[in-house]
Amino acid sequence: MGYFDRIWRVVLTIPRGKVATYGEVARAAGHPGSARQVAWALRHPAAQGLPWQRVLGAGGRILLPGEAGLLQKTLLELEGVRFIGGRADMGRCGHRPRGLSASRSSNRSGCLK
DNA sequence: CCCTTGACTTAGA
DNA sequence: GTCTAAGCCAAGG
Repeated sequence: MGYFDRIWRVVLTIPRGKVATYGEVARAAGHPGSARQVAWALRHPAAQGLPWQRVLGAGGRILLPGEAGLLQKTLLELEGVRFIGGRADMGRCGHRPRGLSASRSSNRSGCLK
């Protein structure tokens, strides 16, 4: 299994309507502190087909520049991710890979109220 | 082997 | 809220 394979694996576990940060994905993939490599992996040609749009920067910020960033936000909104002041609502839509139990009360896939 | 490049993160000012 | 600096690490030149 390659280095990026783990990252891609984790990204695929992010359910529709939820998002995760680069750091979270890196940690869940077994590469703590390698958030940048997550971005690298997503940018990689072989990453075609996975839900890249569900990976955001810390705090739910979109880091992908230009039109792509706009597209990302649009795709997420269509999935039901709520945005507040340019940031994804991590409180509701933040996916936490690797177990971790927090606020499971309303664990629906979408974040639409 | 050294240097640069990122869709990063955290801590401070 | 913003901005800067340092730490981070694989890939590519």
